Amino acid sequence: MSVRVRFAPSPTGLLHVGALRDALHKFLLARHSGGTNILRIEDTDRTRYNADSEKEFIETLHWAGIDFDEGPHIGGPHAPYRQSVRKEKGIYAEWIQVLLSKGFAYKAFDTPEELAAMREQQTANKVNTGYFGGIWRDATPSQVAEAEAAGKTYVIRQRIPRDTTIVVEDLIRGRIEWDSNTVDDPVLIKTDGMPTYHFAAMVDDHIMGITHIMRGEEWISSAPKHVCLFEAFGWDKPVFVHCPVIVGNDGKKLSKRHGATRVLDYKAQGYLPHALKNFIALIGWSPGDEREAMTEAELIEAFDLSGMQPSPGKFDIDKLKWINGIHIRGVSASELVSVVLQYVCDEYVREYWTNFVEESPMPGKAPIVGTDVLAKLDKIASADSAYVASILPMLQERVVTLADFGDGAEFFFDDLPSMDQKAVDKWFKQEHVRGLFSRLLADIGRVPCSVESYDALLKQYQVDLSLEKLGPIVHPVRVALTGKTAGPGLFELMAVLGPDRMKVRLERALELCV
RNA sequence: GCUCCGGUCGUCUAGCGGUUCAGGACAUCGCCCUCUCACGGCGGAGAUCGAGGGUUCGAAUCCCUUCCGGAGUACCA
Repeated sequence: MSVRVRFAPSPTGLLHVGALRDALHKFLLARHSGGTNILRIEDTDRTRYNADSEKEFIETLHWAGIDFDEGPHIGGPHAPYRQSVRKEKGIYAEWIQVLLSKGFAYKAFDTPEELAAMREQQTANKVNTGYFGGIWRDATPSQVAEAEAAGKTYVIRQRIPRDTTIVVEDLIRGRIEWDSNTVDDPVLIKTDGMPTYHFAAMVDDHIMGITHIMRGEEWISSAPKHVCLFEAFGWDKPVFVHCPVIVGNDGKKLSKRHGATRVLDYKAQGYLPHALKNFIALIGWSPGDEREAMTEAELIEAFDLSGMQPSPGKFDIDKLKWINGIHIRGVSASELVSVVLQYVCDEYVREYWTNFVEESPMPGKAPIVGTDVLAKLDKIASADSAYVASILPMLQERVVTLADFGDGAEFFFDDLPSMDQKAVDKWFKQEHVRGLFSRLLADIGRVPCSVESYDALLKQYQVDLSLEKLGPIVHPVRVALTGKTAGPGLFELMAVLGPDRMKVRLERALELCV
């Protein structure tokens, strides 16, 4: 039987990394096995539904390259894929009727106040809280008829069998058992007629032929209810896969104080979608061998549920940075420019940096201002594309995120880049430097503009000055040309800069040598 | 409180009764490469496998107990 899995978000907020991981697992499993990846919108909670949120989900998933074979946006054999629409079609009403008639569900007329009082009572007596029957589980038909006639509102609850053991076979954790007397009767249909997750998701999973119910481990305690539902209907049970969650450094659920949780913020910070996926896949899963950085195809090929870990994993930003660097280095020279340009021009990336301000990790140092980051990035976007194409590859192996290209490339675009004063103090005061600069100034016009010729030229200076090392030549020139002490290879950078740009900078440097 | 789940270097993990006084990766430290910074290469430090008992010739791996962490305990998902 072919694998069918579904990503079923409830559009109530931003798409964070935990949800992306959920979507990724299903995407990977479906693609690995040649199965079907389904998108289903679970919008049964009308009080929390948020249309912007749905837009956020679609945009994020699209960026991440996680696609679907069936869903509200593309249709499919089990349309509609939106639970609010399915409810209107009467799908849940039809199936709850089956349960009611078989005696696996019942109407309960308790008011919210009565339920609150019951819970209070249970807490005081230190017993399980929850609805284990109340007066309605075993009410007579005439009591129910009377309440209905009186116009009382009701919910429909699932009748969990008593005095038995409920077993959930979980693919990752194995057999999990519950004493059915510890499982309360969940609401299946709310007063407003909408189904709850417990009901809608299971009914849809069955109808849509879902083979693997993959979800976060926070669902484990509800799993016995779901198993009972399948048994009440007499349906074949899918495979339950309760995946470990991603937690913060303190072992608690990931939240804002652990850093960015919104997936789009990782996009804005300059992480490649595949790098994020590669990294997230590695939390709680391993291919079984020692591979870590993998291409998309390798990841799909390697993904297997047997490699899933039962324990929660922490989000280690350093490892994400490492893996992002690897994937940036893997971008071909022909694609690099468009990858960076697309990043710089992206609407959300710009919005993110425009509003970004963060205290510097070093006390006393200036805060990191997003608009500065953006300004540097914009220099790339507005420069001549051939020039940019010659610059970017030099930076490729020195960069961690796409945002770093802005800082790394800045000196190429400024006629007079800002100078690192400490570097000036260190190098420009040396005796040979003034002569070095004027000689270079004279030579750059007559020597070919190429890596080889500049290499030969500066090495000739070294010989002429009888210097033991190349450093005293290279370092001052680098500072004169770039304002910095670190960066791409000097000869390469000179060849890209060309004689005209170098001339202006060397003249300025000469003035600084006093 | 009750019910479940989890527990191998700081972090992500390999490990499925012996070939492991535990392998890889990130981070960290050192060396090499070298015009700098990176990249890359090599090496070091870092886990008595949460703890205590068993079972066994032999346990991180099986059993029991215990501790710690987490989740659920909604007419939210």
